[in-house]
Amino acid sequence: MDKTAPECGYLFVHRGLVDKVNQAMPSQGALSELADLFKIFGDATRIRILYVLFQSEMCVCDIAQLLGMTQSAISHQLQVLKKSKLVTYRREGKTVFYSLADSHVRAILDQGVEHIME
Amino acid sequence: MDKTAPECGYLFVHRGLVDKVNQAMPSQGALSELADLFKIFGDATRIRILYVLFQSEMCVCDIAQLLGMTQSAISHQLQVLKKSKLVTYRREGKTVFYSLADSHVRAILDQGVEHIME
DNA sequence: CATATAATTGAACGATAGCTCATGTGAAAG
DNA sequence: CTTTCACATGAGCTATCGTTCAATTATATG
Repeated sequence: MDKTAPECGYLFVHRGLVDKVNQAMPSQGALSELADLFKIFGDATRIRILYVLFQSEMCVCDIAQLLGMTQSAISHQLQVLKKSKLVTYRREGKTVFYSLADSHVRAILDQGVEHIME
Repeated sequence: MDKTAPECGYLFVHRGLVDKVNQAMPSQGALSELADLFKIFGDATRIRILYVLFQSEMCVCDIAQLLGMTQSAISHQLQVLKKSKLVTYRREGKTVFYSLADSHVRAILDQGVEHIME
């Protein structure tokens, strides 16, 4: 992290800029959390799961069926989504129903869609 | 993609739901683009670069110095950001200045920050 | 108890990502 | 033309990711 970087001679001209950057920059921990959050959205399967849950809570088996994937694959991804607090679950007998846990999910995805649409 | 998924017997009860899901679901291509976009934000180094560029356009060397990383590492990431149209560049002699190319970048990151703050 | 069903979990495997290091490129100066 | 500086690029290495497969847990039922 502290590799000796070269000096091209531009930065030192604007001393105030360095302070401004450091002030605006999120903390190490926040940056890590931010990256981890966006990593969650960086997979088409997880995005599809979220779009399914936009419509209704649903059990693992039904999500798998809807997306044409194995229960195992979906379950693994649901654990990822659960660990990052984006979904919750509720047990009913043998069945486990998953649903969205965070209202920001929609907003984040919508921003992404807006960008894609150009 | 078309693995035989089991039937737990919930989904068939709500035939209309399947249609609603399929209607709301982005196309294959859009999903792929969406995932690729969020993948860009799924790395702390790239997020830091973007936060730097929020303050000002900047040359590769200065970004490297500010973030305490090698020119090569930064250049590689800038190519990623450039390929996804999130940054642009302008050449001035030997120096190349990078700057933000898309106003959505801020909005997307802000949504992420909002989620992190809980 | 044994069996069946829904879901979870862990190991393994191929694919991808980010960094380093060495090399190549493009522009300015001698 | 040669050198120098800022940057780009490609190969290689390690780490991480997403899926599959097999085994396990949890709940319900006979």
